[in-house]
Amino acid sequence: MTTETERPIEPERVRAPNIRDVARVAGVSYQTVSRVLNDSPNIRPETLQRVRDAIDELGYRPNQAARALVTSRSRTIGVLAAQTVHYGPATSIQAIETAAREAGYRLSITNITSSEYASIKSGLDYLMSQAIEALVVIAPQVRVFEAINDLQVGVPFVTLEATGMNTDHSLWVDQVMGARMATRHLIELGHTEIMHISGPQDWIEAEARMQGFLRELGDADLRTRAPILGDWTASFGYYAGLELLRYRDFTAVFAGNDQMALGFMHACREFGLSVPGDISIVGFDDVPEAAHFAPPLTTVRQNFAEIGRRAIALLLGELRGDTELSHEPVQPELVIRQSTARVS
Amino acid sequence: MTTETERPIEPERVRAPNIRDVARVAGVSYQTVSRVLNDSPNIRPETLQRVRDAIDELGYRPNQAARALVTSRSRTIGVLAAQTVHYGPATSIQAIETAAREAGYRLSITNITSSEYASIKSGLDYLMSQAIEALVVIAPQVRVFEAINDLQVGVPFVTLEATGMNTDHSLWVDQVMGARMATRHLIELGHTEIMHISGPQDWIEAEARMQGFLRELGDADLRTRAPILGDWTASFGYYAGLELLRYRDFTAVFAGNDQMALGFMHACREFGLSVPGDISIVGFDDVPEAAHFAPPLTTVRQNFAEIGRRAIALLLGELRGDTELSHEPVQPELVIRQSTARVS
DNA sequence: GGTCTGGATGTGTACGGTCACATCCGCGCC
DNA sequence: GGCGCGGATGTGACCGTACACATCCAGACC
Repeated sequence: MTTETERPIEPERVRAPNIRDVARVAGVSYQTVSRVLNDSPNIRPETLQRVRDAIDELGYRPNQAARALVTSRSRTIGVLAAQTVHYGPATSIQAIETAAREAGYRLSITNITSSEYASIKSGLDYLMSQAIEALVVIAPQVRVFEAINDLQVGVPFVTLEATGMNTDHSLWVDQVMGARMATRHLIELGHTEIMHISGPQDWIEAEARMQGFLRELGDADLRTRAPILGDWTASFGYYAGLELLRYRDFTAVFAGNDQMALGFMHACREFGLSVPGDISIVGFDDVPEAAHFAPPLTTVRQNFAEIGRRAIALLLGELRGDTELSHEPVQPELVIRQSTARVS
Repeated sequence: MTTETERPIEPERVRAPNIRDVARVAGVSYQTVSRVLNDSPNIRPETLQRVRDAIDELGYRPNQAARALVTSRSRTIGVLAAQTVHYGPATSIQAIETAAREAGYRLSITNITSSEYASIKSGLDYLMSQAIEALVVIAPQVRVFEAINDLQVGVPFVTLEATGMNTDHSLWVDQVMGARMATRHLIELGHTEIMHISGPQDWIEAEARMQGFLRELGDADLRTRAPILGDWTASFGYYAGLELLRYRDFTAVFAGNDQMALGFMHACREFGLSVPGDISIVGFDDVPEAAHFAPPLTTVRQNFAEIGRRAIALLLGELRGDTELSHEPVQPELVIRQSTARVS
């Protein structure tokens, strides 16, 4: 215990100061201290100052456990997340954390490692054991909603990055629109044979992007082909590319995210194919690295931080009892770089 | 409130069941229930079963706030993090979360957005207000240690990814060694003019990698030149490349992380330079995408998940009072791909 | 058969806050 | 001058749990 030897002067503080200690020092009742802590009006300025001085003097910190016990409010927002190592979820979480902290809430984050029901349920269970007051679901999978119902979570929740199919609880980026924009861009460049490498089927956003893709193709009366179901990783994009390029019966690819697009471009290089000369590629997300891929990737940008902030705003509003909250979707944006070109 | 209308049958539960409710249903005293919850021995199997049944029947969940209040143990581990959107920290955090959860701890994560003292202090303050029992510092910056001392954090803490300069509290990847491996690899390929693009100077790991780089050059009696101080981003690597390649008085680059290496390779393309034909590049971290860069990046792999796990193991050991814990560094590993070649 | 022993279980209290309610006091009003 | 009023402050109870201690009881032992 280096800390002990470094400052042996200070007496061992057996117990942290509590509200009554503060009251004693300030010469008021503990209730008055409590009032100060809770910004209650009707305190004489002089008294207020005395209490504040006492708090500083003792280095008093309110005991959150005690407060939570008596108010039965944990001041905790739960986050059920998947793939937190990815740029999108990670960015949203960071924004959520900041917004929550500013509002006096703390976060409890848990990762689900598989999309199996048991895993989701166990994650939710963990969060509920902490008496969360609200729930944010990031990168939602279809089964999450079942679990939320089954476990009677019973707190306000929002879902990020979903499709809007559950508008009551989702704060959504219009993924369908984003996918349409990407697809339309390729169509406008003259591509008629477009491949889609999708995310895992049980991911709502993967599904949404696929829908957008298919609808846009349909609107243009183009032939649709079965999308490839991937797993979001660059490696998948690579191996899928190795497979698909053996036939090369397409001139453009819309990848479900930037990582898979990266892997696919890698495969193109191995086949000696030029991007965008031979194959055009569009990604999704606009991770910061996408601008530096070879070639810089045309992709669909999502404002992950904005989504995170709005999620918290929405939940806090609901906790406060506000009704009529804005659920309008966040609009994605097509970022055209150098991985797409007019079909030759 | 859709939830309300969806299942209106259930009566409004005014109060969650507590330990006494369980006791009443099970026909035992509340203390017996408490014993069951805490796995105390000396309970008649029959009684045990009755209590468990009652718990299930009522859907009882222990109130963590009450428990924390009486035991004065928050069962919370604080995480002070920076750059959580990056692969390394994000991976470590995920591992930490899993390990902590398995051990019955929850995590409280806070991000510091700037490396200023005030920001660090405010982050620590936030964590302390939650009565954390231990602290993990991720991606540490020099000033963090000052803050930890100033605020008398007073709980066990470990630092991830540091240099070993503070071996008491750091669980370190041998960054110096990793940097030496990268540099030596370039030297062995015949490079004598090697550039280093470092991370921000106030990051301990950036400093460590720079040290390793300089020492290895020194050992080989090669000319050292001032490293460029970057900010970890791909964009920085790109713009640094645009600048440096105008002179091109080097044949190899050791980048402080994979992102900056990516940006640098982008700059090389713009100059019409081949990697590794004209310039060899080594990164650091081995993010999953690195294998699919153009060309696939030679880099130094760190086992971020392992670090995270060991951090928790270390802290839990200390909380339990174990002494003599292993602080041996995690060894990084050089992953040779196609961005490095013998000097021509 | 009384005493000792230890396993199984029950009772009182404390943890640190907040809430509802009580009290005190000075002021304006009839 | 007694009364009502409202601002400022104090008192008691309670939130749900764990710990220390007390109690009960059956079996071993002399």
